[in-house]
Amino acid sequence: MSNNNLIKGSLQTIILKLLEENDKMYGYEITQRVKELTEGEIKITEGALYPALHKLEAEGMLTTEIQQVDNRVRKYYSLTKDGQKEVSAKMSELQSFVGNLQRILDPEWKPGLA
Amino acid sequence: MSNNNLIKGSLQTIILKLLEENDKMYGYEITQRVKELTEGEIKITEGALYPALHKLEAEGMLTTEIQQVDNRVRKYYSLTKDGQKEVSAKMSELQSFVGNLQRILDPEWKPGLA
DNA sequence: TTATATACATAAGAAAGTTGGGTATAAAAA
DNA sequence: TTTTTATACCCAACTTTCTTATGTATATAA
Repeated sequence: MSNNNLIKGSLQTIILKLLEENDKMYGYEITQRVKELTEGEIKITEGALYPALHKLEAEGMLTTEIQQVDNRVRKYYSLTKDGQKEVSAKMSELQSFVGNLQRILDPEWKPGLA
Repeated sequence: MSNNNLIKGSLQTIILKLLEENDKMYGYEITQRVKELTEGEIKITEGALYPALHKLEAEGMLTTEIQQVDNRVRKYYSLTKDGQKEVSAKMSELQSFVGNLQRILDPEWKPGLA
């Protein structure tokens, strides 16, 4: 990520969630998707992404499949069954954390009221 | 923080924001306030808190003042002028980060719609 | 008398990033 | 034609920030 010392810990969730929505993605594609969705505000660095992908694969959350496209190698990742379960877990963890953050930082804040 | 490896870097923002609202707080008080506000869901560990306070002080964001209360020492922290500026900076950083997270994780999400 | 609460602090280690490097192909710009 | 940019993968050194464990000290509750 760039310009953000925040995020540590949410990268895994981002990867898993994108793969839940897209079924199959390769590393470079993930960086571009995130850049797109955030209008360039979050840039996932390769030094963060690839180790995270390898770790998730080692933990059995992802499987890989290599494809040749235009003489270039692409490594596609998809969710395993464990990975599918993990998406929900990580998502609710993150959502409850963000909710708690709001309660700390914005005393006016109530869930569901913008 | 406990049970939450999420969003490293938000502890500083939490400290600064609480001090903006309360003018003057001591370490233990901060841990209790956060526990209160999140109904026990976020527990700031002392191993995280005290180094963070010392760092913010070293950076000139906070000043300290020691008080004796019931034979116990309390170290009160307050914002410096630089600290006051930093609160706004950190808050908008964090808010924009959370917004970007929503854009990635919840494609339906629009700002201001719950 | 022992555990819990209050109140500070440090230190070893883990986790997860950044930064900077490397390899390789293809297309666009200088 | 050479260099830069884009695509596509990877690793290693380092830094930051947290967890876990420990230590000191007083006061209160079990």
